Amino acid sequence: MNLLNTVRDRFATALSGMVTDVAPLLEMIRPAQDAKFGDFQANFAMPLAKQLGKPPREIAQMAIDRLQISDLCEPAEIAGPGFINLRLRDEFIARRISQTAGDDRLGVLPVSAPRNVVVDFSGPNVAKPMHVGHLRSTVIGDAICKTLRFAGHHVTGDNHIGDWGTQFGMIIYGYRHLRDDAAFADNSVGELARLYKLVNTLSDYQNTVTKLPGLEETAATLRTQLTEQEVATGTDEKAKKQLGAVRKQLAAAHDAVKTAGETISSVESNPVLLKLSQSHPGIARLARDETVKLHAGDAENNRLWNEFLPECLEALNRIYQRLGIEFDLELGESYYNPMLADVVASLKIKSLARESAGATCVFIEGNAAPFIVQKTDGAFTYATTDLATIQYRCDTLKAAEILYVVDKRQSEHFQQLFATATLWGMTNARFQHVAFGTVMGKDGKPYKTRSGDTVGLESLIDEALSRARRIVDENDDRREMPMLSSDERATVAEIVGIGGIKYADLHHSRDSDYIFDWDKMLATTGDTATYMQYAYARICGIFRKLDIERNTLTSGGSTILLMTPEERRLALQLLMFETSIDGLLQDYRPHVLTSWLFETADAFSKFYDRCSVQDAESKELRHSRLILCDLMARALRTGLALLGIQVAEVM
RNA sequence: GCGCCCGUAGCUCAGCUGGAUAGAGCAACCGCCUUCUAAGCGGUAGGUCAGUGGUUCGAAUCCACUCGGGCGCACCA
Repeated sequence: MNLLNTVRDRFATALSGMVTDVAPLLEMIRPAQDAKFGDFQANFAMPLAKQLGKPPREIAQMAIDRLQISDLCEPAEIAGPGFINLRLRDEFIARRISQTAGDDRLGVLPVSAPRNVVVDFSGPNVAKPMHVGHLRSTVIGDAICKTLRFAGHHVTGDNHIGDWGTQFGMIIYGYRHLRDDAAFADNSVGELARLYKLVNTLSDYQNTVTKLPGLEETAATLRTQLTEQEVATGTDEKAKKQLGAVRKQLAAAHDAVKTAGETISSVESNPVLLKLSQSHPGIARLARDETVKLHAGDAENNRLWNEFLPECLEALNRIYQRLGIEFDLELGESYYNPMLADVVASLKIKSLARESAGATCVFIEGNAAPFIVQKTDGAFTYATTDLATIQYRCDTLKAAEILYVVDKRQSEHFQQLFATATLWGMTNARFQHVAFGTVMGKDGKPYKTRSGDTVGLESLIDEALSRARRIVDENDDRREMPMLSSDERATVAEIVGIGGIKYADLHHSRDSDYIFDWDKMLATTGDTATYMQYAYARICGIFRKLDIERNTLTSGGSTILLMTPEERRLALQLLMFETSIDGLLQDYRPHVLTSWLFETADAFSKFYDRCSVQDAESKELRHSRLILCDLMARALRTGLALLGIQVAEVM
């Protein structure tokens, strides 16, 4: 059972006669922030002082008097203004950890009320190669799925693949008019990706050419305005502020012109691209027409779609396989196509959607922009698809909770989506946008290659593996007697490389942007996946060296002796596993678990350094330490597995 | 113009919805391998929590404003 909750429960009983609402007070009981304050601290006495009209230390004493916790803790102490400090009794830790040692689930009880949770994550686009943005969604979503499942919930991990949008029109158009037959025969998916990129580049170019005069005009207008205002402005603060705002706008406008210029020159400096653009005027429109035909059921376009899709999916699956990711469901956007017309009709009947400027929109209070469910040209949008998807997940999958592991820049979309869905009648499920920040390069800008392209996942994984291999090689070669064969080195490199990528991502709090840095994620020191994996391998080394059969360790009972501070700390850390899992699930923050893993591995490394197993002072102590090691190994393996990270016996 | 987010050690980040002298990792400096894997362990140094004002027993955390940065804002998903 969650150790923190165990302590809280005792306080709940003690406080129930003192105040009416104990819940917020229990929140103020936490693991001690400093070991010298004990193991847990309760901070509720101070805020209660005013409410009860008594000094906080007196209130703390009252609570302690009513508290029955002597089986768990040493006598509570009051410190400072009224903190209550608790120190667990060593016998209690020893007893708890002994019980945990014999438990497959490491003491974690399955939740009493399992929920049906649908986790929408990864969501790549079949036309475009996956990039680092998808990586975040994939890695975070997978960790959330695994942890929810371990906790006992019914989880459906759903990959909502983009297989039906505008990009497919681009592919079809490209295939018809621009394909390279030899390349297509050789590597169809690669050729389709090239065609998508090509059509996208050309339509981008053409749009930009059209837009440029407008952008230049805006910049010119702002420049004139600025000049006039600069002359007119004296020392008036308000006017100065306004001037600053105009300056900012002008800078933005200049940027826009500059970016547009770059887009244009990138095509115009390339004779081949320029010629293609000239021979395919209005390519964006033409591609969109292909999309419309596809959606309208055009036989030829649907044939092409059916031909291309399986291969695209296979290419995606290859990446998922390398990352060790699996889904329970992979219903792409196309799956919901037949339902879209009904969605819009239903929204209209309920007077939620109405016509505006030719499009069908839902207007959500507080949002200036409408939620467009059908465009002027009759096509549906991803808003429509998302609504149909919610309906499916609620009605067919009986979801009680739907999580969207999606870039935080889409938060407005989800706000509108959830509001619309609720108004529409989907009130049985709880929706949550599990948002994450942008992956940045070392320069603080979105992570790109030197030439400005997004970094493909496939090459990213290759890079991780080759870097990891170099590290594994160096490390093993440094030994007097290398421990690994070439095959084993390859396996370890894979485990370390993939683990490094995932851990680096997960250990940042998800909603902040994070800087992608090879050297940090695969560093041989510090808070990395490797640190935990190394701790695991060292434990395995102990069992190998001492020739211990691990699965018989606890058969004769498992008495744990806590003789040193290191053993005590390690045992207590291990008992906090469930608390960290609950912490992760409270707001779907995997970094809560990475912190626990690091602290636990840290506790182990210190234990390893100071508490010899083979040279333990007694047979009993040696056995106790062996059990602790085994438990530690299982905790690491299990905890890392919840994050999708593997371990190796030797590394 | 409207809306959202961010500013914490040289760098990368935590800080658990207001609690005790603000924490990690990296980098820097000094130590530790005849002992279970040194991918490790011990130690030192490093901070006006962007700024100002407010709320109160108590603020990195809540409120207001200022400065600086990012990101969204009809018919791409």
